[in-house]
Amino acid sequence: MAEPDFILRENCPQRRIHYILNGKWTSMVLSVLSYGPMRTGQLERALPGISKKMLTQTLREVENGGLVHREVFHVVPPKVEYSLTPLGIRFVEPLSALYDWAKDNAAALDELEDNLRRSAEAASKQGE
Amino acid sequence: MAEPDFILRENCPQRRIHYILNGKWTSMVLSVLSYGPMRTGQLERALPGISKKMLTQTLREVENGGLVHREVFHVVPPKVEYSLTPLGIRFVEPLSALYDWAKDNAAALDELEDNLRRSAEAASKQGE
DNA sequence: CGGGATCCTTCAGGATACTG
DNA sequence: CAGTATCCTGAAGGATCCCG
Repeated sequence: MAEPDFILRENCPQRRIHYILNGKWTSMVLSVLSYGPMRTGQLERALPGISKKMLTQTLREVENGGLVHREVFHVVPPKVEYSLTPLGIRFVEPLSALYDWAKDNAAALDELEDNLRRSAEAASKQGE
Repeated sequence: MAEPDFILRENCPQRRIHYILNGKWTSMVLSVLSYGPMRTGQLERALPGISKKMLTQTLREVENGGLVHREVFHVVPPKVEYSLTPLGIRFVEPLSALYDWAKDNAAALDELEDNLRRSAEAASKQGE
């Protein structure tokens, strides 16, 4: 008898895709790069709040994963440009879909956050 | 002059959607529930490796967010059933799309993981 | 300008044991 | 069967300083 197909086994694709969603910045870096090759500084400015450390760290990761290509120009001042590889482009597809949904459904996000806020208030009111 | 639209500001929808992606189990719980109402034990079995603690914790969160409805049946042994609310159903849409992509692109996931493995090996070879 | 190295804090999340 | 309460650890990620 076949197992129900809603079971999410340890190494199923649905779990594995979370790799790029886990890091706080990974998917956003990919998304930004989908607009075209970009220099480090541009990326930094495109992601307000990111620290230098996290930026380079995530860039190394996606580079190691073969999702992003890093090109160094030996000039002064130094110039480095990042761009999506073909593999990276494939991964951006579902991310863009997700982000497009988010943009189109900001109201749903509001509702979710309102609910959470209310339940948090209710919980703290108990403690008094 | 308008700013480039690849900038991901602190409270843009693209960042806010990460709320449901951040938790290790949140999106998977929602995905499983998209197959229909389910009891705690069923959910537990649908997500091999999840601990009781994380299961209930995640369920409380999505319940507080208004994404999931919790129904208690006062019988012995106790029976509790979880189901998606209309809001929850909206959030499952993009998740399902993401998961469908993952299932259809397992090869890309393999490639990504191979790349990461190789670069990790190369790095450790340096250290010897 | 781009990036490596360190230190430090936080907290998600797992293990375990107990209750009704 | 469903849920709560502790305890504890790893690892993510931020701040900071230094280098070519």
